Amino acid sequence: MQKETLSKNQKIILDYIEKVNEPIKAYSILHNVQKKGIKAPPQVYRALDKLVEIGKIHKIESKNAFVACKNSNCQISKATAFSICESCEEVSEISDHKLSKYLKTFQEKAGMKFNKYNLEFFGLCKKCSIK
Amino acid sequence: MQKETLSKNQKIILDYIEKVNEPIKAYSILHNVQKKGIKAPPQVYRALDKLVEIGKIHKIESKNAFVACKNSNCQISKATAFSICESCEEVSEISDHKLSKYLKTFQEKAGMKFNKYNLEFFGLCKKCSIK
DNA sequence: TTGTTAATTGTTATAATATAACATTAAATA
DNA sequence: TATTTAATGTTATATTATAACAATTAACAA
Ligand SMILES: [Zn+2]
Ligand SMILES: [Zn+2]
Ligand SMILES: [Zn+2]
Ligand SMILES: [Zn+2]
Repeated sequence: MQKETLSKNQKIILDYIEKVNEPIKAYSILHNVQKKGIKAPPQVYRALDKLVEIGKIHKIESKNAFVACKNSNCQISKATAFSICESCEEVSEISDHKLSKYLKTFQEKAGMKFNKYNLEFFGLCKKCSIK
Repeated sequence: MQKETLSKNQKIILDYIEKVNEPIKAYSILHNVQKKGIKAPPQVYRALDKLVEIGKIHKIESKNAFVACKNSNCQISKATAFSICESCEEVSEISDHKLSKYLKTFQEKAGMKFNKYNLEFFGLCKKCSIK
């Protein structure tokens, strides 16, 4: 799905999420797009739902925050993995073909009809490990 | 950590979560333990925090729900994986040594000082796949 | 083009989830 | 026992998310 096919509010909100370039919360988005005419939570949540559905953004479940997808080659809104630094709060999306293949086949072997997964790693990023 | 070392509220709430034997939400817990004298959200959330910390329960992040740990041999509140059926809502904890080893070493190779992870698979369970 | 349907938007209110703050009590331990 | 740490009780409030419904716009077939 291309950016051009997005609706007005979806575009405004995706633009903002891509601009901030780090996980951001729904109400923070709301505050920051009010100047663009988006006034109420449902308008934000609807756009977020759609953007998650089409894989333009992901939800970091442990943080109730949303981040733009960095994997241009990842059609997979359905297989997400993140590293989350518990010190500086940096979040980065993991794009590792082997990992996603491993997890998909793991789940299929386990007898479930696989649809998607979300994996969140917590620890200290490289920078924070040194300190 | 043994059950005997838990405080009164922690015991009440763990007992209840173990009894229901499926993911349950904080306010649902609250309603169900009021007869035991637990009256307000902070009492529930404090106990939940502690029980998560010591690995007696886990939080299913995508559902904001809590479930008792089934892995008696898993000390690892730090490495959790779940299968979640999108049809019947059944949640089961995955206890697979290979998987946890794979994920831990994966993250260490990636340069992060690993602390924990949470993995949630979504799809259709065996029962629901047949229908 | 026009009627029909589906998608999106705007709006108000409210539900559901979680924490702040502070006083009190109980338990651990030096 | 004195001290300090953990747990509790309580009220209020913050944060996250959805319900419900009216109005508007876009998509598309007749
Ligand atoms: Zn992505
Ligand atoms: Zn860091
Ligand atoms: Zn467990
Ligand atoms: Zn099922």
